[in-house]
Amino acid sequence: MNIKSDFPLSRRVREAGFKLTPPRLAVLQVVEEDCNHLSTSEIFRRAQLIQPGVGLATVYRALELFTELGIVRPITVGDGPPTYIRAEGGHHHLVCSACGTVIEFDECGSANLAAELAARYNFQIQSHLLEFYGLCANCRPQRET
Amino acid sequence: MNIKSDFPLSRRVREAGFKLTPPRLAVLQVVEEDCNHLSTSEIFRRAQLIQPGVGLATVYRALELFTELGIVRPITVGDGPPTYIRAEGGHHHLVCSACGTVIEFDECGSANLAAELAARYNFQIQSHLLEFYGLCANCRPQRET
DNA sequence: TTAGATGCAAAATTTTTGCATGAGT
DNA sequence: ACTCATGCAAAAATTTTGCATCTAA
Repeated sequence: MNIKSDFPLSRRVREAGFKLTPPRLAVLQVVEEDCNHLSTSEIFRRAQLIQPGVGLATVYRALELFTELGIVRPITVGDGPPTYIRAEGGHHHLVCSACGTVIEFDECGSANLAAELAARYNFQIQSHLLEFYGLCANCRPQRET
Repeated sequence: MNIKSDFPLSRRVREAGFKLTPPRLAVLQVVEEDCNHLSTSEIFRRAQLIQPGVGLATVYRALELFTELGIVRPITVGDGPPTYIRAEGGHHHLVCSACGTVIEFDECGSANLAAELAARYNFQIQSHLLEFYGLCANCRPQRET
């Protein structure tokens, strides 16, 4: 196995007591490089470029595991198929209900709220997702005059 | 057709130029009554109670339409199948990555941010979703001592 | 060495589509 | 009337599962 196996995400898998296998490393690498709304089949495709021969079922199993470990998380945007994003830090989307366009923005000022919720519910918060839904400029019904 | 056909959601469908058919009304009624994370098949089941004979394909088509109209929206929580929630107002979840438990909380103080984004991106915001991910009290790794 | 992971292929499930019929406007 | 929407059933796509084999620790 010649894939880098000690970058942060790998450690988390191993420290949680799971084996660091080539297929898992491949999926981790895909996620590490760019996991901005990748579908399962796209992740599968990319993982195969890194580790030819990896099976689709294994990718499903890896993504399920990584979801439980809080490394990625599935998200449904618009009416498309579920995709995965990194489950770390924040994700901030402005989503058009009509055309599905997604605009990303930076801050959401939720730090205070996070701390408060963590205390109130005895919850260890790792990440968050803030999405606003509505109509983008193009899809907004245009006035005739 | 003897189902109430002029409550707010129905109006939105008709005004958008679509026909108000019994299957659509049934799905709307399900959504109106309680659409807190219902899966497609659960919505199908409930719609059939209201309108026996509704087809599953029609429920899919209705949900797709209502998603575009901004009436509902699909959401993936934890590792479960996608479910639908009302796309109106706000939804605030605390989701445990490990066991999937969902805690709902009330406010998120996002009104100011919403207004700012609406202006900046020329976006008409209809609803929002704020989710925090992490580990609930039960799933938090316990210290041995 | 050994428990856990894999790939394959089959099964199960979910979602989409084609088309003749039916119904809302 | 006319167009859009429906139900059905088939097709397609997605996801899960069983199992013999293999391998990371």
